[in-house]
Amino acid sequence: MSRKIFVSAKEVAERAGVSRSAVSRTFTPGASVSEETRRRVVEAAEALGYHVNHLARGLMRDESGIVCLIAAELDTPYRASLIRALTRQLQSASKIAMLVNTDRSDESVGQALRLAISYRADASIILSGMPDRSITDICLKSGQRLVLINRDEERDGALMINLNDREAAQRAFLALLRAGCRSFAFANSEALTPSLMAREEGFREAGRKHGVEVAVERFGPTTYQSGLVLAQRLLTRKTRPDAIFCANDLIACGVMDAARYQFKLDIPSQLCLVGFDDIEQAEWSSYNLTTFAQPVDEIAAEAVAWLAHAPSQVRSRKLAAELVWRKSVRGG
Amino acid sequence: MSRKIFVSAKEVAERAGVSRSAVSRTFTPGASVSEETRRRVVEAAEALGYHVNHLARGLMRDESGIVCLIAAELDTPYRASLIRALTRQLQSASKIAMLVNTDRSDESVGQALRLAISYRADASIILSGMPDRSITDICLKSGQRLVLINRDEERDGALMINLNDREAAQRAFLALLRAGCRSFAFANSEALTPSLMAREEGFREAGRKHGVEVAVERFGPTTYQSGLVLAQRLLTRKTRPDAIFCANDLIACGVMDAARYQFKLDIPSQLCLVGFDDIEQAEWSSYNLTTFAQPVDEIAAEAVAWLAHAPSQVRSRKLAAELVWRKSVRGG
DNA sequence: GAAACGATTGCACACGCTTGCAATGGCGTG
DNA sequence: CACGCCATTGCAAGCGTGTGCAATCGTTTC
Repeated sequence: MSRKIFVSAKEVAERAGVSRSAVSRTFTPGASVSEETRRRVVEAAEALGYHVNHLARGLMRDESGIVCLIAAELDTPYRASLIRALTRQLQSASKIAMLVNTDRSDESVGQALRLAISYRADASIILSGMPDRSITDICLKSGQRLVLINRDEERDGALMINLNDREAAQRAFLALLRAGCRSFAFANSEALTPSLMAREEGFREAGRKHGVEVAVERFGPTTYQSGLVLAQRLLTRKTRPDAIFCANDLIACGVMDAARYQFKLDIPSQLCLVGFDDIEQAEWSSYNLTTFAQPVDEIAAEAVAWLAHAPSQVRSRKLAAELVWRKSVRGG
Repeated sequence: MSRKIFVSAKEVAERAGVSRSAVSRTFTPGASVSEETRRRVVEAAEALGYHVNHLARGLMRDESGIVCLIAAELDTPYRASLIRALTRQLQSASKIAMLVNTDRSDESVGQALRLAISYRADASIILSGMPDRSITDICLKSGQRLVLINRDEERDGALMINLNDREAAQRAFLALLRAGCRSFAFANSEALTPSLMAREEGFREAGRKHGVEVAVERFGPTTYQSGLVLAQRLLTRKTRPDAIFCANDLIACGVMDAARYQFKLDIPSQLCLVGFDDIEQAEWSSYNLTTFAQPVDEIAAEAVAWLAHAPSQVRSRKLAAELVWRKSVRGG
């Protein structure tokens, strides 16, 4: 195990013939250094390959510049694009993302938060799961920012970013109704996360409002494969649905493929589908899925703005998922 | 900007009625502490919500536990799954991933490496682009490990993980030949990364060996949309190819969709396709793509093993991408 | 020419932690 | 009982920074 040998400010100072403070000030925006010394310091630093030690700087300033991203299944299209947006915008705000992969259990999210504290992260952004209050309290008490994306539970002092899932679901119902559909179904996973449940309830509620019964089926994780199974179950019902609102696009793709290849149904003439997320695949010719677009960039922007600027009193932001019309619903 | 107020070892020591060293030793595996003091320390730490400051610890030990992942377009299916595998395995090895999003330019990769140095990362793993030698030299001289995945350029002291792209391409040619195809084409992007070029050259070479001319078309980034354009160009040639090997699965999906919906071709009876990566969508019923599987878990395992264990003399690892037979090639 | 001022610089301490070293005390052995 | 051994513990130095404070120096103003 070869010890590391990074070059320190002291060495740069010696080489440049100045004090160590001068070096420090050279790399501290707004500090008082003459043009001459700055030049010499920069030159020496360049020659030696010096880089300010952010660990030590973080220790002093109590501000590491690290933001911890906590998520499960981060290879899922939607989550991957959100992570991309977040890392990009964090970098623009001179912060750096630390990525923690959880296994969806709340306990592992707690573990991740402890890690964030250990690294004195400036903030943590939770995309999956919901940890124990005892741990989030430590975060907040320590002055660490906390952003919850699509979580429902309240945490004093945290920023909660949510979508208008319920309204979107009602909008989906109306779109399907106007397309002439008669028999409605909702295809959900068993994950039961707050946003998925809000979509289910919103859709059911819209059905009730129009005096229509909505068939609901729940199965497995929120994946394409679950979509196959869900289609199997829904399309073999006594009254076959001609409209299915899917909890997300992955499920929708699965449902669509099963409907087409297994049940030989034409989309949208025999079956209309609406998804959620607007993942890249929704746009592919094979699917052409009408769906709600997650405003990933806006979500990321809200999160980054909140933790980069002064801690405003805003506690909760509700963003809108817009309906993207494609070809899986008649009309449009 | 409310100052952070994390609890320090000193406070824990006071509450537990021991010295600050005792606290430190309690949280340092293998250090000498009596059962009694450990108990009291742990209790006090629990009550106060204390967590060891990894910044300070890293400062002392010259080992931050941070590993820097450098990649572009990290919402791409293949890259997202690689990142997932890497973060998981890093966490198992008690390391933590720092994610840097580059814009593919080598300069931005260099910037990312500087960041890695600033945070005194134990290692950097480069998935995209190739930075200037001057910067990698600083990394290596500083004792920072460097892993290059699917890069070709040599860097003394770095671990290079590569795939058998060339051989895979030849294997693809043989498979298509045995399927009875007569006119071969390769659909590439303009990215010209080493692995994509190796696939193209391997395929061409196999063609030469069998006295067959291989049509090659290059366009745009490595995406589904490029696949649409590439199909447009290839399938309007004088002699229409009946076999296309695609630089990766995204392109293959695009080619397939264009072939089906625009040119009304049946797959695989009129056109055989082979992709590369085995992204999740390759398995979806709409595509059923015969493709080469990236051994993501093995890649991640190699990388993590190398930087967690003693720095073995291994400089380069070549892993095999296995052909996954599905339905986009006749026979199989 | 003296005084006042502002820009620049170095010193020294603090940040929270690890660890070598020496001191302490309990214990077994001769 | 004297001795040595070992486990435990506290002290203090040091890791690489940022920054308040005082000192220095050049310039401007009266």
